[in-house]
Amino acid sequence: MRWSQFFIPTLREDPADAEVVSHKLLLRAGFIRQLGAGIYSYLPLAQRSILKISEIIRQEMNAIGGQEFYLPALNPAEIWKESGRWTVMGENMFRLKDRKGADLCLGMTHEEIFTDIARHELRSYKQLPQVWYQIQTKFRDEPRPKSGLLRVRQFTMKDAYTFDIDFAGLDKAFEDQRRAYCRIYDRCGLQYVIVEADTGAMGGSASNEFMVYTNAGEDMVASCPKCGYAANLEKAQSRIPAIVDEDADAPFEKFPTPGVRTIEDLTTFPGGASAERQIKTLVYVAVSVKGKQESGEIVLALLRGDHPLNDAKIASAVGAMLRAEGAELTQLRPAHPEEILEAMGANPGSLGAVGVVRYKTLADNALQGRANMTTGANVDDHHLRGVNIARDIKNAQWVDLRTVAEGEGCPRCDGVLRVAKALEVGHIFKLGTKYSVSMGATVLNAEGKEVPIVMGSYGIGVERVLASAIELYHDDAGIIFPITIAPFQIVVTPLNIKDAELKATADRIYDELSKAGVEVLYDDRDERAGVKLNDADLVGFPFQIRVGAKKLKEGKVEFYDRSLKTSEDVEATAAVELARRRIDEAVRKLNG
RNA sequence: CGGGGCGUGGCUCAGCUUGGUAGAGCGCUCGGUUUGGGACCGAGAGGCCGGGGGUUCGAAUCCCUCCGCCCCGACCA
Repeated sequence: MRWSQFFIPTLREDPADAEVVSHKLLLRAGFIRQLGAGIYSYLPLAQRSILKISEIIRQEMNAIGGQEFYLPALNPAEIWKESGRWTVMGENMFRLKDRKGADLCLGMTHEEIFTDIARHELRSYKQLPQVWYQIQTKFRDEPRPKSGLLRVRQFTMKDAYTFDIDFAGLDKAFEDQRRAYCRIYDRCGLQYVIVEADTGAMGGSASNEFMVYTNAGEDMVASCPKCGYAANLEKAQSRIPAIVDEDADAPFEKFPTPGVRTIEDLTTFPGGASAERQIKTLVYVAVSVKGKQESGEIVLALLRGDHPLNDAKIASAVGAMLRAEGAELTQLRPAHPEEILEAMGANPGSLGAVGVVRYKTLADNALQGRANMTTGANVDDHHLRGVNIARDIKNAQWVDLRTVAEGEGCPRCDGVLRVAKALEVGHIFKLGTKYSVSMGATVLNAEGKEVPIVMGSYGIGVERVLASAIELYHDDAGIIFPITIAPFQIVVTPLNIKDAELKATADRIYDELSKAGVEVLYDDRDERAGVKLNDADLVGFPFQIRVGAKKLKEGKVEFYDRSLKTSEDVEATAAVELARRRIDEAVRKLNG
């Protein structure tokens, strides 16, 4: 491929709209252009990289028995209504109507559609297990697209689904996928960590996320350097020192606290209490659907005064309680001040759960066994002290609600947790029978009994692999691609195309590399050396062969390694051989 | 959705406060010189100043409104 005819619109300056490194570099190096918020056109360089990533994914999926499908992105509403996610997905789903007025949507993921095929076609346990996947475009009406390709409204996802007769089969399928994912990210050259994760809207029993540590990420991962424990902050637990409370049996008493509104206020108020001796009472509104009926209810969350609530944890706890009642949580939000006053009889700052029995009440585990605590009295400007939780707040359900913090103890060993930003590049779920039950996907087992298929779901964000590689591997000059996902493996650069000797040598090297099957780009542009070298660094080709006048006089050309930033002079006649060897080594190193 | 910012040749931006009919650098075209890290000289092309409405003799500039984009908080590959 000749650069002069290949479309690589590089930019000298950083585009004004780009903030994160991968976004800036993808734009500057001519990989992508923006069409709208969270909507990008992939130019030839990006498309080449994406195809290479897809091919790695495809090979590894096939290697564990995966069968590639291609399902519609345009879905009728009915199937989403059947699983209940027409409402659960809420605003995140793009919806449209056809000319007859029928509801349609653009697929955000494909559990429903694959399950639909499964329920129609799979009849017997003898047909299981099945491993089905596709690499396809997904649409999500993100509330806030951002960071270039990291968070967009249209993207490519590899989504796989497994169908097994029982949970043992699911465990194996999950493990197969997990290993395949490791191979995929290894081959793409990514450094990643596998973490325990929250299942969110997907449902199911267990899930692992594949995370790349980067400040451009939007998740927080807690990890223990000592034992390897790692979990998304939405799920992470920690050890904290136990607190011994005195006078546990003393009765509680109400006392006036004029002007006290916050935990902080109460710590300095005479007769108040330190934050870890306070109970923080948060009021939420949970909206759920049961059958066709939508309803809202007040839910209380109780935490130790100095502990921050974790939104994902409370959502998952409330979701579980509602599910036990046959309802599905659709929205959980902090109550408005008017709602709080109406529900509690007092304003924020004086709230408490003592004596409140008509609302679902969730108490964080860290409060278990605590006594002699101070909390709001549900009377403005009054608090209660001497509260014994087991005695005075009887209807509380114990759950994990608090967000763990850096420096707290590892839940698995005596190590200390660290917390760092990370980007989710893959997520694997054990779905269990959630979709097979709601959608009636069953098979007959060996005993002739009809049983729901046990499912798993496994996703990879293809563009995120590209973008996170750039986040991970770049320098001031540009991208430094892992060779397996680079758009080209090497660029051949005659430093002055008008010099006939340089051109002849470069032509020859290019021809030989092409014939050898190397993915080579030939920079035949009539540009100054500086322009060409800067562009080559920016685009991030793993290797460069530079053909310049001075060295060619001695019969030599320069072989440059982008990641090591080292160059070596080689005989022009030996350059192709050296390049082939280096490329081979680099590829083999990643492919393992 | 809430909060903040921005919208002017292809790109990065100035001009707007204090209305008078649009500028710079880069890029692009042509000619010449140059050729190992984004060169230089000369000549050019290129702009419904995001859309609509209003105020005014006159609006990129002031007012209203809509749209789009970016960033910070609730979602996810």
